[in-house]
Amino acid sequence: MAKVEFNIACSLCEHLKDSLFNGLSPEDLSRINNHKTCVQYKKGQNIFYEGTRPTGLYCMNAGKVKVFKNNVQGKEFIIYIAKPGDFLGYRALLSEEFYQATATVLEDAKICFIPKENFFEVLQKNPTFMKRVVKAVCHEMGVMEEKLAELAHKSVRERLAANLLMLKETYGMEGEGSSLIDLALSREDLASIVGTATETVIRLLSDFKSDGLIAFEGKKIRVLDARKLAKQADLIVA
Amino acid sequence: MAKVEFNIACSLCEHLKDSLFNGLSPEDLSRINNHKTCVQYKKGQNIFYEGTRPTGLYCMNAGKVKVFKNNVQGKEFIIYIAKPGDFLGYRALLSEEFYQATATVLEDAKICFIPKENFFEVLQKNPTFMKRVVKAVCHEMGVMEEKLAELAHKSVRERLAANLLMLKETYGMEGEGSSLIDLALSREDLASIVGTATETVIRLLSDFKSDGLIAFEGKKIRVLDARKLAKQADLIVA
DNA sequence: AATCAAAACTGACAAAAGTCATCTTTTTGT
DNA sequence: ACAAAAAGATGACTTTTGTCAGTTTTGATT
Repeated sequence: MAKVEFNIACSLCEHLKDSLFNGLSPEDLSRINNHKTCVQYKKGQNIFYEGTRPTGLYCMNAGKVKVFKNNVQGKEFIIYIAKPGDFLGYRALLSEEFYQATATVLEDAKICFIPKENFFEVLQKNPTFMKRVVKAVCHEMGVMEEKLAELAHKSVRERLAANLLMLKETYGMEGEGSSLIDLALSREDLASIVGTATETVIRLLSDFKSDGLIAFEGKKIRVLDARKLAKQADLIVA
Repeated sequence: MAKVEFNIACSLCEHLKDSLFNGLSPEDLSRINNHKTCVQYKKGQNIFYEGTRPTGLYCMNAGKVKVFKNNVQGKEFIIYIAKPGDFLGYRALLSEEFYQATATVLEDAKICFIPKENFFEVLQKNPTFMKRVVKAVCHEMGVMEEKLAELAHKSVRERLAANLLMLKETYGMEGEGSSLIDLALSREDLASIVGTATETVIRLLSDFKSDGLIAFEGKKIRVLDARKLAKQADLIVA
């Protein structure tokens, strides 16, 4: 599959307002804009690979990307799912290490690449931007601490419920008393998010469905009863 | 227990070389030094609490501190163990959030407190320092990603072995063909690091002891055969 | 429309790990 | 030095979850 280029000015990007680039001066933004390369990726294509050296920053314009690690037996663990407006691969770039994870397209995506020189240039000349990046990174770290504790002490059922709620928060399209998770995840991917076996996810999902907590719509999941799901996740006691 | 103050000039601190403050200009270092308050803590005392607002940065001069989260049932998960030279509580400070974890002294400690105004002042005036902090934070994030994947897909036995090796790397005092983990951890704390029940840790440790991988020395653990431990951790195949 | 492959699902079973109860040893405070 | 409390250890049992083997359904391709 050949890579297809496209181009959208950063200043006109509809996701600028959700991005860390929001608030950048016109000069800084055009410095980013003038050096970026934008590429369309198909589902299944890889953006970067574990073990390789970052050469710049990816910024999502459209689609969904999973960032995951493979263990020795080849099992995936999904660390993060990136959506439009998100940065991709900034951790390894900023820590000056190799990528520790692989990024693969879940839903056809448009992603811009900013060479590290230009990104670092803006970062260094602009303390406000730097501060915003630090704040975002540290917030992300807090999210991961939360996940760690969850993984350590919650059952698979609780974790699945919690992750469905989290996905609802991030990718939910609100309907009447219910919310569709706008993300076509395979059972296998969902298992890789929760940290369990595919079969276990399948069984638990059909439990949740029987109990009227969720419904299936094509490849997507609709959350029917977020409150009961939260109980399953042991997030609320009542 | 009353807090006992002490004072050591940052410039003379034996751990400066291991700290992120290393490389700061004499003016910046004295700005930190002039505003810090240094306190001696006894084992069991708390440095900060989950849910409270950070007012500054803690910098370890002596002792060991565990940073942990409590789950609903009151079970601890230890995120990090801080040693001399380490910063404490920087994540919540930099993300401008409440503390998401509690810090408690494991071994009698001396800890300096730097008010956030002064820390931020130095951070903002000194891009090199800022960059070093960002690099460290992003590196830490990588460590946590590693832990997440480990927690998701490894057995308790593998995780215990991996954590013993990790503790050996950080707190190990090398002897002849063996290494003493210089950290007096209770079985319960070790369980909170690995993310399992205390009884399970006790059983596995005595397995490892029977197999000659480790030995007990008072409250501490000596790693006798790191290679075999690494096999148990599934880190090496052979 | 037929064919193939991948994904989803189901059941049976085994292994891993948690829980609870109890006992022993060590540590701590008076 | 002693009592009380905490930590460590062990056994029995249950629950959870993973694995494996097989079937059904779905989706893509020719």
